[in-house]
Amino acid sequence: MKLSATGRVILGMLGFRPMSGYEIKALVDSSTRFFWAASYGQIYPELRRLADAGLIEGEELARGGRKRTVFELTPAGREALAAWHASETEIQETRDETMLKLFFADAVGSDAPEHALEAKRDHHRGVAQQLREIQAGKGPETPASAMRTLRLGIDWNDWVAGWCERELADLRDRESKSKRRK
Amino acid sequence: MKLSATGRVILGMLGFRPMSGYEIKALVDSSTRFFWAASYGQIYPELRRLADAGLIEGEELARGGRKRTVFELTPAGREALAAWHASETEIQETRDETMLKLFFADAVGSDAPEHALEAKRDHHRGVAQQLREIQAGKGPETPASAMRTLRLGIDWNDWVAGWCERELADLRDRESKSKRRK
DNA sequence: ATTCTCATGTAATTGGTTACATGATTGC
DNA sequence: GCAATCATGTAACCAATTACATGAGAAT
Repeated sequence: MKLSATGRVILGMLGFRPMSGYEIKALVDSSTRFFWAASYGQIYPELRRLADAGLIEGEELARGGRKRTVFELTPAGREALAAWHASETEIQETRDETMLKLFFADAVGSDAPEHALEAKRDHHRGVAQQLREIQAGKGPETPASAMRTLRLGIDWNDWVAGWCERELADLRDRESKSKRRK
Repeated sequence: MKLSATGRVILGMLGFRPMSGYEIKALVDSSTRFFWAASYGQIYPELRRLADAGLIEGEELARGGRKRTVFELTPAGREALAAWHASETEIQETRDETMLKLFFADAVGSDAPEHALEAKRDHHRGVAQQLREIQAGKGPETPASAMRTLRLGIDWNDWVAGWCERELADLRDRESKSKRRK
C-alpha cells in the first residue's frame, strides 16, 4: 500500500493520537503547513480511502452535543506509518518565488539583485516571526520532534535572512568600491 | 495580466536571452529545478499562451538542419517580467518529506528521531554535492544572480546538514546521560 | 547502423485548491 | 440574539506530471 501525499500527513497525525478530520486540518495549519499543507478537499476523501484500506478506523464520538467521527490507526496503519518513515525520501517539491526572483535578478535590472535580496531577507524574517509566535503558543505536551521541527524552521529562516544580509553588505561594498574607482 | 507559475519561469529565462522551449526546459533542469520545476506538458502550452498574450514572440530559427522556434520577450513581456519581479511574493509551496518525517518521529518509535535526523542530514549532503557539481560546470558567462542562487543553495544545504549533525550529537549526548543515571 | 540529443507537442491522469453548502453548539 | 467555532462534506476548477507519439540530425 503506497501512501499518497495527504495520506502521509494524516497517518502521521493519527500516530500522535486519535483525531477527527477537523482536528487534523487544524493541527496541520498550526504546524506542518510550512512544509506540508493539506485542505479539507483532500483530507475528508483521503480519510475514507485510508479507512477502506484498513489503515485507520473511524468511531462516532460526540464532543459536547456535536457529533463527529474520530479516527485512529489500526495495527496495519501503524505498520504503514513506520514503513513509510523508514522508507527512502521521495517527495521534495518546492515552489519558492523568492529564489526565483533572486535567480532572475540580473535579467531584470541593475538594482533588481538588491531588491530581491532585501525582499527575501524580509520574507524570512516574517516567517521566523510567525514561527516564534507558534512556538510560544505550544504547550509542554507537544512532542519533542514537533518542537525540534519548529526550532529548525526558526533557525533556518534566521539563517537565510542572515545570508541575505551578508550578501547585501557584500554587494553594497563592491558597489561603493567600483564608484570610487571611477 | 497575471503570470501563471510556469509563465514566471519562462519569462525569466527569456529575460536572459531568446530560447526555444527545449532550451528552457534544459536550463530549468540544470538550475531552478531545485526550487521551481517545469515539465514539457506545461512549457509548450504556456509558450503559446504567452505568445497569444503578446508577452513573447516566436521565430522559426533552424539550428543546423533542425528546425525550432525561438522565443523572445516583447517590450510588453519585459515589462511584465519587471512588474512581477517587483511585486509581492505570493508563491511559497513546499512539500518536504524529510521535515514531515522529522515532525512525526516521536509518533513512530524511540529510534525514529535519530533515523530521521540522519536521513535528513544525508539528504542535504547529497543535494549540496549535486549543486557543487552543477557549480563546477557553469561557465564564466553565467549571470551573477544565478551563481548567487546556486551558492545559496549549497550554503543552505550545508547548513541544514550541520544543524542535523549538531542535533544528533545533542540527542546522543542526552541519551548516554540518561543511561548513566540508571 | 544505431544511439543520443534536439525538438515539439498532446492525452490521460492525478493531485490539489477554492468555494460552496449545511448545520449544530458554544460563548458572549 | 449573534458571532465564532466545531464539524463534514462535495463540485468546479486548475495545475502539473507522466507517458506517449513523432521525427530529424548528429555523433560514434
